[in-house]
Amino acid sequence: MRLSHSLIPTLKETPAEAQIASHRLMLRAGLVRQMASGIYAWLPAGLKVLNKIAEIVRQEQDACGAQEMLMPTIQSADLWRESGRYDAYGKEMLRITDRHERELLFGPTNEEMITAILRDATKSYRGLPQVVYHIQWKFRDEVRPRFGVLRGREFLMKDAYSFDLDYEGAYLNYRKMMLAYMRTFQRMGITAIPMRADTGQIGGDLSHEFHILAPTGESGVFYDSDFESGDALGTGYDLASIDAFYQANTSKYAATDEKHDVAAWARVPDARKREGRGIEVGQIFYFGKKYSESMGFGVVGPDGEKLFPEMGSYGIGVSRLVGAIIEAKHDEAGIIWPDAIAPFRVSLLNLRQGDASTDAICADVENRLGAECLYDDREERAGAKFAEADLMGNPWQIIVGPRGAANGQVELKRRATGERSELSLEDALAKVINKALG
RNA sequence: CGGAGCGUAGCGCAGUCUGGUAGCGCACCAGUCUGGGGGACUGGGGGUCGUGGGUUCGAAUCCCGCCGCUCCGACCA
Repeated sequence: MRLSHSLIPTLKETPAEAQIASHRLMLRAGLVRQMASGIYAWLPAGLKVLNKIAEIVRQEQDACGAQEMLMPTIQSADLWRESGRYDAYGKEMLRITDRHERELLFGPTNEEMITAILRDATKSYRGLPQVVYHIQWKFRDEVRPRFGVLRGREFLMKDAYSFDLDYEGAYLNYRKMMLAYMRTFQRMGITAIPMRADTGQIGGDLSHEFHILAPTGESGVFYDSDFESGDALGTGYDLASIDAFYQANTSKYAATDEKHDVAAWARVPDARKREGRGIEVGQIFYFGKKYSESMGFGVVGPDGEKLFPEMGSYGIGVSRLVGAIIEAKHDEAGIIWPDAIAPFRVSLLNLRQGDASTDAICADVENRLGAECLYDDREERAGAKFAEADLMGNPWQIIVGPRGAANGQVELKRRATGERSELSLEDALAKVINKALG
């Protein structure tokens, strides 16, 4: 893609409303624009990141056995009256009335809807277990939206729901989902820590939140430094691996300030105690029969008795992750995208636009890298191109200037480390492509 | 929902107190020079000053209503 013809409106100055780094950088790098309080338009580069994150989430959900589906954004109020949450949810729920005076709402979550769907489709214990998920826009009418996409009103969320015949099954799915989440976050190049958490509106008694460490996080967190190594992932989804994984991740101390247990914390060796701030990017819940019973979803059991499924729900804030990752991965110059989710793998800088040799080399690179290459072909000076490339944060920069071009060299820069090297075009491309695959 | 602010060009702001017909920097357009970390010069385009009403000979400026946005707190994927 050529920068001169792209809708990537970067800003040299920071809009006044942006208070934290990720919000400033998302606006400055041309990823999003605010359309109303807590509501954002995703511009091309921002959408690429959002889609890459969603795709990793999707692959890991599929890998743990969840089935993708898609539920609507608009729901009927009646559904929520069944569970009793229509009144309980309060003003955070955006309520809508249609032309026939029917009461609707813009879904803040989907427990009721998925329970109704399963209730209709599943009559026998033989139809369970089921785990389904979708990636869909949600709306919660926050009192005070802030921090850009970190606390927007409209947000993209992956939410999964599990239905099991008994506690053992539900507990297994809970642990599987925790493993899937840890793998998901690791693939995005970030360390997320599972922490014991409150269940809030959803209800239930077993829950973990996943927090990315960042100084600007909204939650205070306490954790064992063993989590920092970030590789307690286990190997697969067989029972032994899941057990080992869950054991490893829940035996060490990690809690948000709401759930902080001073006595347990005291038992952590001082050298391993870490206190910091975290951004919540996911949460998993086991809540038993809360919805299956209230909404009358029972299946016929092996002996003809009626069984109410044990449920769990599992969320990942997909749009929030974009901001959260920037919050964890940036410097004074701009964003530092992890390889797996960068809008482009490579920023290609032509330092002398209009020079026959640099133009030819850049055209070649552009052809060979295809969609993963953002070619800065503008009539700008070198300094401006460097500054914008650093701001946008693509992991590699291939810098083509007249000096190097004269003796067959380009410069390759790694955004994360600032490391640069002069090498042949072939070597540079090989490095970029191999690294990206690895 | 309690408290505090802000709305003037795409972005950042001045002008409002003390009313006199809108300005600066960046960005944008044309050109010249320049050419490896947001360069310089010359010339240019762009604003019913959030909105409705009121006061006044005259309102960005004073008064009232409304809308939008932000910050602190309580709340939250």
